[in-house]
Amino acid sequence: MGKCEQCIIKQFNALKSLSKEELVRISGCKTSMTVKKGDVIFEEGDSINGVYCVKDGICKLSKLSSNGKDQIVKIVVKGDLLGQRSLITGETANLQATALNDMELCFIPKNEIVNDLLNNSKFSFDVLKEMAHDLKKADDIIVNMAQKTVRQRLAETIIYIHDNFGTNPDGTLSVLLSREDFANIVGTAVESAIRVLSQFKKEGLITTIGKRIKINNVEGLKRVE
Amino acid sequence: MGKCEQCIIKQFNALKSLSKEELVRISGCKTSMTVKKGDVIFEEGDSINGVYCVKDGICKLSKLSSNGKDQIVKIVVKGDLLGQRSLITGETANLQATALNDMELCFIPKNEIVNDLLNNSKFSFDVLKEMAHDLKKADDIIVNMAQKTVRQRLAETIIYIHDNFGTNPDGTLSVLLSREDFANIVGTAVESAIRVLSQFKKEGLITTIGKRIKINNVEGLKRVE
DNA sequence: ATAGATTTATGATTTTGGTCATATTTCATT
DNA sequence: AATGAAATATGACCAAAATCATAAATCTAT
Repeated sequence: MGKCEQCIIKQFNALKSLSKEELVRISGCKTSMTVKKGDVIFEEGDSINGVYCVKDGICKLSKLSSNGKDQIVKIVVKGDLLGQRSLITGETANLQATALNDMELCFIPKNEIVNDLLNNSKFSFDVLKEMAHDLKKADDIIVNMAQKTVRQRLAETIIYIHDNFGTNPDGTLSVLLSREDFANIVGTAVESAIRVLSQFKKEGLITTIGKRIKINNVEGLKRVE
Repeated sequence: MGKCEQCIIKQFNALKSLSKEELVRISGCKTSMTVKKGDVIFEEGDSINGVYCVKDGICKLSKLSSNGKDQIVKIVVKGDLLGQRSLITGETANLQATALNDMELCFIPKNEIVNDLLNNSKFSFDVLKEMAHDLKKADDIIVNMAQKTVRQRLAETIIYIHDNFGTNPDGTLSVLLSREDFANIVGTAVESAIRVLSQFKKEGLITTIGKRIKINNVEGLKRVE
């Protein structure tokens, strides 16, 4: 099992603000785990009792709506933490976390980290910053959901994934999402998402290679009305 | 000018975690101000350089969308803080704050409070909790925006305002919003919001007295499909 | 009190997107 | 390689909501 203080992943999240001693202590009580594509890491209502540090892989955070659809709220990737919000409020999970591909996670129990939050103000300020950033993003998504068309939201989603998670050597988006996932990010029906993607293809904005998507014309996508 | 350490308002927000000494210091550098209904307290892109503590009145936090509509993201009332998010990330405001009625505010400069965030971990943990709560609410709004109808969202908005901000003696919602404000919370056209309200009236779920709204049948509103 | 402006209200029409049906393609498993 | 299941794709139709037009009510300022 790897050591937190040597783990490169810690650089990408608030754990970087912990001292070497704190990291050594956490290292001693963390548990590493792997989850397979499609596995649910936690679901709404679960008491998580800790945070997960994503060492590898990608997962989606979603919430089941009363109409039976699963709205995706955030994509979490290597380097991110998972479950901080519940840790802080002490509430059960508000969202479900589902692996989008095979993942490697470290689980840090609540007790270990809550003390650091209360005693290491640099750490808690850093968590605060991440939370503030998430809140800004969430506000922006609300505005988009409320005011933009499915076409615009889908175009923006493709660009977002491209810009934040990168591409494979062939130029396709490195995060492979099903059409249903796209629909659940955008908040639309699967058929509508597919239809809009077909439209984008016809307009030369994207190419699809199987279910993979490649952007041909970023500027065009940004201009989608 | 009132003293922070004696201000009843501090009980309702994270300022309650500050020591008497910290509050006395802040008291010495805060500025009280009043803003009139309709006044913009800050707009998107402004450097706020501090936080506002709402002593009286109500304001909306909104963001202008590219389609020209102003999406309301949150209603802020007496006791809440305003501008914490920007304070923490050091970014300019992501949202515009507009007074919905005459307000009394205290402005606390950034310098004063950032030190407390870094040194008083109880305070920063408390701010963290509020932010985590806001984030949960924002996630829930995303799901509602994406998956529910205008009818459902408007019904929920009326219930939300009723439950959180209370009613006048005559039973009408104490927060008086224009039909346009309702439309901008729900994320719909003004005409659609008005139409749905008329529908609710016909169904006996609400009564309107001028622009004021009174709930007649909470259970019915909750059951709106 | 009155004119003008703003807000609320309602109807007609169009657009967007959802639902249902049905192919077609892709993928996993034997 | 063959088969069945799941995902992708497309058409037809329907429902929800946007837009445009216009009227009625309410508010504001002289």
